[in-house]
Amino acid sequence: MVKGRAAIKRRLDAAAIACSQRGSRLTDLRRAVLELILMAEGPVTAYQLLDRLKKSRKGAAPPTIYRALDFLLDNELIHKVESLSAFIPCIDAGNHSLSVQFLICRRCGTVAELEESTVSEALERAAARQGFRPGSTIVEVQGICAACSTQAP
Amino acid sequence: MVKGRAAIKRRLDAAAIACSQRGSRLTDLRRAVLELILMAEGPVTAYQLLDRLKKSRKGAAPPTIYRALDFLLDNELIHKVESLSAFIPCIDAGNHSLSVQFLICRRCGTVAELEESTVSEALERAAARQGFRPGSTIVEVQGICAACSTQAP
DNA sequence: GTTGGCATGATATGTTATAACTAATTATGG
DNA sequence: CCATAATTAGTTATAACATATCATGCCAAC
Repeated sequence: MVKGRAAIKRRLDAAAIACSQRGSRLTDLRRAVLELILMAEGPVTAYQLLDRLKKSRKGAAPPTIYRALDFLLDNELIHKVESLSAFIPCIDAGNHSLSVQFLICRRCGTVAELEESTVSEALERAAARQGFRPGSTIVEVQGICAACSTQAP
Repeated sequence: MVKGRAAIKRRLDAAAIACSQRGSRLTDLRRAVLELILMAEGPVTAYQLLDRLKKSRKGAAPPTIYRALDFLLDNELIHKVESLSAFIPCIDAGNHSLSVQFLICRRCGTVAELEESTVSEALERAAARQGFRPGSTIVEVQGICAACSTQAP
């Protein structure tokens, strides 16, 4: 979630530039979906995005959304949180963060994105010890965030 | 996947004892589902289990399977591999392995279960640094296993 | 201006998971 | 033993998530 129309516009413009540098195009549709993800108050599911997109695109259907999401994932503009089947913006798109960790609050639903080399390196060593050549990894921790810990039960 | 009828029977009997010690019951249905998971050649999905279960239980429906799976998960007899939406036996049921890691081979589909304290501890420290109180965690690595690495492309 | 590649539209269907209600079975207290 | 509560399982329906397939449009390069 990103606050402020101006901040969102900056992110969208930066994304368009990053895409063109990679030889891909941030089309109107893809830009609209990314905007919805940036505006969301936390992780959003594909069908939530579909409902919201329909307000501006009458013919939108599941493939409309899933194709845009695939593009945004490939271009490292968003992340998928597997355990929620939901999507969030990359904290720092452009910095290709190959190995990230998510802290998912059960109480308030917010997802914090970490990039801890201690974790990813421990995991790489463990995999190497098994002769396993790692590709992508999923690291998601469910729990209670700091803000919610200090609140009334 | 567990080889041999005798080994499977031993695992099932051990599971029944472990359950009764916890005050839960490994009923016929739950035992049948666990047996299917032990017999499977790798991770199996809920609906694959449903198809197989139907051969002995004509009325089986999705809730039949999902309730049994929930029970087996609660009693730490199986694991869910989130990124496959599939289920595998616990390597060592009884040893409550709170924090495990899975190495998932893209080629052959096998899933290796690790219990690396270096990984789980790095993750706990990272979470603690954010004031985050962790509950359950998912750590899944997709890649190519040792056996597949040494094979022809 | 035609060709070829990418993007989108449109329809249908596949896959995973749960809700809600009923019936059967099993434990438990008197 | 019997009544009753609690747990387990059966049944139907549907929610939620994701992809296949084929048609159409758009634009750029030749």
